[in-house]
Amino acid sequence: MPESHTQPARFPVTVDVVALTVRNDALHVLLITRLIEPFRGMLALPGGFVLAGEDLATAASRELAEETGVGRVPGHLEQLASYGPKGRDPRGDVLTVAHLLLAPDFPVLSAGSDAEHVAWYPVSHVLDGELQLAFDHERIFADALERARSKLEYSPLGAAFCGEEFTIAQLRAVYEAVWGTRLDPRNFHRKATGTPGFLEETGRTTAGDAGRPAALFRLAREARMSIGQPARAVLNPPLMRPRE
Amino acid sequence: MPESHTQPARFPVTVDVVALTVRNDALHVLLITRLIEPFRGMLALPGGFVLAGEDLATAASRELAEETGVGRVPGHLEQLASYGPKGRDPRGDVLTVAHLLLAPDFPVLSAGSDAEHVAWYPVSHVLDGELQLAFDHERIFADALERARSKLEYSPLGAAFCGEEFTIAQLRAVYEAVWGTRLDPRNFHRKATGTPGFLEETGRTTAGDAGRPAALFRLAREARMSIGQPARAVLNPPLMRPRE
DNA sequence: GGGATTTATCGTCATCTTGACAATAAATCC
DNA sequence: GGATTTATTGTCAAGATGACGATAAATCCC
Repeated sequence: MPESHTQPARFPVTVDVVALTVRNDALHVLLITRLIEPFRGMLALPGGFVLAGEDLATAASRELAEETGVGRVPGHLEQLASYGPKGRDPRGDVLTVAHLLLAPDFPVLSAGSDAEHVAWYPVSHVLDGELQLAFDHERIFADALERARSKLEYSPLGAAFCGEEFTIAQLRAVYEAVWGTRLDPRNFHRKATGTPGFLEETGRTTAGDAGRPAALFRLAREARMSIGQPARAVLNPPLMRPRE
Repeated sequence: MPESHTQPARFPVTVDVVALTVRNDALHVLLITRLIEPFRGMLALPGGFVLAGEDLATAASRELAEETGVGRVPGHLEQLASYGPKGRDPRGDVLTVAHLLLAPDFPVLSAGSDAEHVAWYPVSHVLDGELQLAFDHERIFADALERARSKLEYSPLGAAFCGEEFTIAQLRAVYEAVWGTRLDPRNFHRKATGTPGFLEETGRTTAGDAGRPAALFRLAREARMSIGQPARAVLNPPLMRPRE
């Protein structure tokens, strides 16, 4: 971090969060409706300024909590990438550090501190252009989606979309929603249960649904530990891979 | 990017670069010796402040060029992650966006604009604690190394360490240096030449070295295109994987 | 000059993984 | 109480991988 001879500039820094969840078998992203200029009335990623004395992860979860009205945001939050500062905000150079949240479906309260409307939207509507995002958020969203898709291959993070306990079928639904593919239930079952250190049987089963009851699993200790660690394929061979 | 009610803070933003290369079969990292406080006399990653109106990638390659005295820095530069701004610089909150450079061995001129001493150091000396780095640069370095290692598995980026043309053995030496493993030459050859869209024969061969002359290859067009794109294992099945 | 040495390249084979899909198990639905 | 639905276990062929033998084509060394 050597000094340049030129005057160092100071930039406003924001965090933006691409929060993803799976709702009735479709991937959804959390978006707010902007109430102020610029891009007033448009959809955007939740986020906001990093405050003095605050860290990036802190700022991201604080903003997320504020804007969703949720006490503690569930799921797995990780940094995605930084964008800018040049030419991405009409008001001036702003650096943003984008984050990715993979979370179980949780209800959002539209009474955030900024009184912006917050809601889950199907990612398909963003991808096909039906929904347009402010700033460079469409690019950030695309990068986040790509990251989420590749994360599922080599990390146990698919389970971040599920609750504490889940069935193999629920887990498979996550993979199918994120990847947009169909997976063979039998091969998926073999791989999920056959991967050492991934799943742990709870001993309990579902009841009340149609069909044979399914065994309930939770993430094994090893898998919980490995979350947050960077995943090398060698150490964590592919958990699963999309077809086609 | 909605506004928070609190006063948005402005931060100095720096870029730091973890530049890696392979020199006589060992992985090396580019480090500078700091001539000013804080951490005067210590080793650190090259980098510097992002200037007004500048983008992150621009700032990173500018700083790298300035500090190495090289006109155009060779190799592949990509963003790694951001750190801070809290408590990583004794002078105050500074956000840094770390970058990763994978480059063929190139000579560095120690007459950079900041007159800091720049040189390649074996990464092993950093890993075993023989060399200590200023700020949080050791953590950034560790993250960069991990990223580089995983990049080799699913992208053609190993070739970024080689020149325009290279032999399979040179490419293998890269993988061995980065992963710190030994790879079977025969299986490596099979995999490297057998992966569609990876290598392209130039038709020419080496001469003068000991042993049978080796065929010279270059990256295939598809592989060059895919650099910079995020790599999904499915789309790009593992090029290679470490043993053990 | 010519065998020893070195490095590159091609093959072989057993093992593991994967994809396709049959068959059985255990619940609900009607 | 059988039809239906979903979960789970197996089977099998094809492809990928790791270990390693054998050959090719240079230089090295005396």
